[in-house]
Amino acid sequence: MKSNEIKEAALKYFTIHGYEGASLSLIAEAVGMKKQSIYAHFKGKDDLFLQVLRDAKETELSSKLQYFSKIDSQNPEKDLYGFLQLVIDLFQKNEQLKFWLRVSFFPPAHLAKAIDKEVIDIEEKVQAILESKFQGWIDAKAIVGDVAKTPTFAFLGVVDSIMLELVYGNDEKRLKDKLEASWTVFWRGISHR
Amino acid sequence: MKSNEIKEAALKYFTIHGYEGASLSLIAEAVGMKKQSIYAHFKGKDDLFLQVLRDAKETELSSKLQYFSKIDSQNPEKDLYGFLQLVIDLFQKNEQLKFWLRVSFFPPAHLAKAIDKEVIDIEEKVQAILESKFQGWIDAKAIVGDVAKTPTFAFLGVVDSIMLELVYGNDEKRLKDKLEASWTVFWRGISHR
DNA sequence: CTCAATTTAACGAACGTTCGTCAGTTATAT
DNA sequence: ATATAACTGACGAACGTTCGTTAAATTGAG
Repeated sequence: MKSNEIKEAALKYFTIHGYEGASLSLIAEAVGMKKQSIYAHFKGKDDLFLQVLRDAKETELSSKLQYFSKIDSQNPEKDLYGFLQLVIDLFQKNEQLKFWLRVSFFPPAHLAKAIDKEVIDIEEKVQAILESKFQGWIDAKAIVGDVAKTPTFAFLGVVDSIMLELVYGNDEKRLKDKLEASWTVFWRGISHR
Repeated sequence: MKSNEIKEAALKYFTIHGYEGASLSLIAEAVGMKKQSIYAHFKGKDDLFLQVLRDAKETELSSKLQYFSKIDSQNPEKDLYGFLQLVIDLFQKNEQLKFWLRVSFFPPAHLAKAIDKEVIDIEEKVQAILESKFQGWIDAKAIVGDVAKTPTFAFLGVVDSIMLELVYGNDEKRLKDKLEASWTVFWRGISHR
């Protein structure tokens, strides 16, 4: 399907140059066609962008949900660190998470409303499932007793900081150092002893 | 000075719409002139952008350096939490930090090299001073013994996550919750007990 | 199985607009 | 009178989009 090739190229340009900086002519060129031909597959630039957005959302959401459904272990240390690894993997395996990060924080103004809806949707779901996991670990006394929201938000903060480091990109060593540091302090902050 | 008015308006548009999405005509209109008149003050769009960038860099750097020079206390809990408050204040008081965050992580491609240089410069300085502070606290046994890099990177992660929450913006309550959660866990993670 | 009818996907050409930039001119103020 | 800062006008280039056309692929009835 040619539509997927277009979306793939569009994802790349939107990620690197943003909505306004990405031109249909360059996207078309990347898949070997003229910009007018894009209109045989999409109603316009907005339509293309929103379809790319929804694909990226679905990929991210399903990846995370799948991870949480797979683990039912009583080992928060392994599960949480594994989640951080998952985020890193997702980020490096495809462009979609980077695209998602960019547009969720710096959306094109005229689509901000529509984007925000998707962002809030995915955010609430991940937060809810994470919070219930933490509640379970608290009840099992696997981590320190507290409101479940506290470790949840703190962990989401660690995820965010790792993603920022991934966006920043170039330095593999620095990423590893930051991950290790954030994880060490975070885990010490929620575990017993 | 009219140049400052132009830079002020440009900062706004660059922050909201990015480099490519910001137009000189709208910037000029915001200060009550035609876009061609901007060329009496700046050599072009790139020049305007880079001057805004350097202003933002200087504001951020001097604010942070000033904070660190003011505190010589032996109380890391107060000093570090105060730094987070400083970041929040900076973010809400002027647009420059938001602009800085946007362009440092999603720079216009043709200026990426120049931007990166400034970003790395500021980053190294803040990291260096922070690391020496942590080293002092470790030596004074005010926080748990470790390589100074670990709490430094972890703290920088907290700062990043708070800044992301600020960018995301709308929800004041959520910001407070996230700050409290990240700080609680972080402090527990580096303090004795 | 055939062949005409329809749909699909690409095209070139052009639309109106906006972009950043440059040149020349006028107004303001020292 | 000189310099600074605003203006008008215009430039080529690029933008997203629409149009009409063509060639290939798909469909459906005899």
